[in-house]
Amino acid sequence: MGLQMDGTQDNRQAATGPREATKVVTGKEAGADKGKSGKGKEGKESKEAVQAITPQAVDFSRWYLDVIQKADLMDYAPVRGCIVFKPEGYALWEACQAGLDRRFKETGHRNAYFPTLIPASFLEKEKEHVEGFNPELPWVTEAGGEKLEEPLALRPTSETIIGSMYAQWIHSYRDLPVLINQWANVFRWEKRTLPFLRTTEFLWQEGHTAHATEEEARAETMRMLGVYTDFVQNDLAIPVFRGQKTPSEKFAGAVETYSIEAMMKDGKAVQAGTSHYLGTNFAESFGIRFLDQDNQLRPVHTTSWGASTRLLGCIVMVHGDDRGLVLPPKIAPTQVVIIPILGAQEREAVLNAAHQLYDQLRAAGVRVKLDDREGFRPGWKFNEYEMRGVPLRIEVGPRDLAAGVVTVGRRDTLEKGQLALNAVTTGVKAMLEEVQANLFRKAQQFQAEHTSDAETLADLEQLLETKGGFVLAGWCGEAACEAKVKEQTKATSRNMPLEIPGHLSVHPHAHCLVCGRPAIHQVWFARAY
RNA sequence: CGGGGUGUAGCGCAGUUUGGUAGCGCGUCUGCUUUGGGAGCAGAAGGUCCGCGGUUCAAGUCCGCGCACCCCGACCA
Repeated sequence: MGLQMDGTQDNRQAATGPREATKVVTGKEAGADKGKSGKGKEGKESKEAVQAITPQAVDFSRWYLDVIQKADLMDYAPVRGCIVFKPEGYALWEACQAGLDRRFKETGHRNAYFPTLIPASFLEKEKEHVEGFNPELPWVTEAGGEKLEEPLALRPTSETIIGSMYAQWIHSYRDLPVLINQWANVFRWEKRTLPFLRTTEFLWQEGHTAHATEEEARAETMRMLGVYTDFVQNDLAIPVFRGQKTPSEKFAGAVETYSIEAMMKDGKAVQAGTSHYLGTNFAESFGIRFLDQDNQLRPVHTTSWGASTRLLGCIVMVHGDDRGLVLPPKIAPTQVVIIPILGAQEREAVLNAAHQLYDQLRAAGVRVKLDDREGFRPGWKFNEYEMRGVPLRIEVGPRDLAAGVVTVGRRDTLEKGQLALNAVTTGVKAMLEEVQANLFRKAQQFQAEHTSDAETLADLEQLLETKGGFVLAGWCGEAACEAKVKEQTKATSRNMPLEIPGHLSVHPHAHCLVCGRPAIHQVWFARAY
């Protein structure tokens, strides 16, 4: 279909200006001579400094904070550790909800909603569970000016309250399985917060299922881990390592916890989704029993699984670059933005063509936006939509129309090319798929390049210093050895992988990296958010 | 929760050392000229100087106590 991409990047460099000039320029140096004479070169540089994003290489966490604010995803709320999801950011969450919810429904789950307030006595029923969550629980102790008889916690997760309800709902094997999910907000009073990745209140989904047998519950646990893997890799274009959490990292109250771990562009890990086999722990604590076919009363086996707005942080930190956000087409609220070039000539023709393209693409199911605002120059719009991560940009101007084409810019590669006017829809759809695939490929390549294996603690330390990322090593299973790794390297065990990447799987590590005794597990170690 | 830093117009920052009429750039508004990678000129508006308390004739500036954000550590989806 006549796609030609020619890297039109030369002028872009000039537009951005020297990288050095765009960084901090904290006025400490720049502001001093900003008097009335400070025009010309001074003025120009400061203008770019204001709008630029701190480059990743200069300060990754500054970059992250710049991007999420300049892409208009969030704002800080008046309460410490809390953020507002602005429409641009919330739209991303809605896209995650849509992708996940569809998969949950396809696997037989239904949505319900349980209360935010959880009686203190409920949390206390599962010993490990209370101990795990107590340090980060906010409490309601007073209402209407009177002290409550029993304090109510703002839920950090809902196993207990759901367990108490399941105990009332489940009596017979005929009532099983129960497959329920809820979309909710939860609270965890973390000491240190970071927008999207760790906030005091966050949004998530938590699935809670009850089954007649261990086998079935375990299958459910793995099936949902698969659902997360599918969604995160295919829709968010983020490659992940699946695996089982070590006992010290597992969910408080679970028998086994599984996770998918994603790698950010600074090499740090983020747990992008988690699935627990809870055994009969909550069933015993809450008395969730059913009469089985053999007329025996048995506890149910439960699972729970969750993914949160933390995913938004992953999207930003896996795909973003120095120009801002880069969104995978499948979840981009706007997939294509059309920017008409409105000069003095041919205004009518250009606008008509732009509107026609808009209608065409919309009819074809593409999430398209037409920005025909006057008073913003095309170049300004180019930069703006790149910062916001829109996957494709279509430029329509007099020159394009004369040639019977439109100019298309790709956010992921920053290349520009042409599409014939009569083939825009098919061309755009193909390109959206290419962008999606390319983002995954690039992330996968990055992941592979920052993945290694270590025989000893010294190896691990060395690798973390030099190339960062994930390091696979053997482990004897002793918590003390795991703790030693953390203490010495600041890297934590991420999970014990279900599958090991090709270039590392040649020789499973036979010995524990710390004590040298026989290894009974392979473990991913990484510094983590 | 400990150590360090920051808080002044929508945004980015000077001004705080040595107390004395609130500043600059970008953005915003108006007008004209512009429009293929963050346009130019002219004019204008815009401030509880994070909050509370104190010292002083006078506090953005000095003192005390809070709060928020950022960075670094101990705890975590």
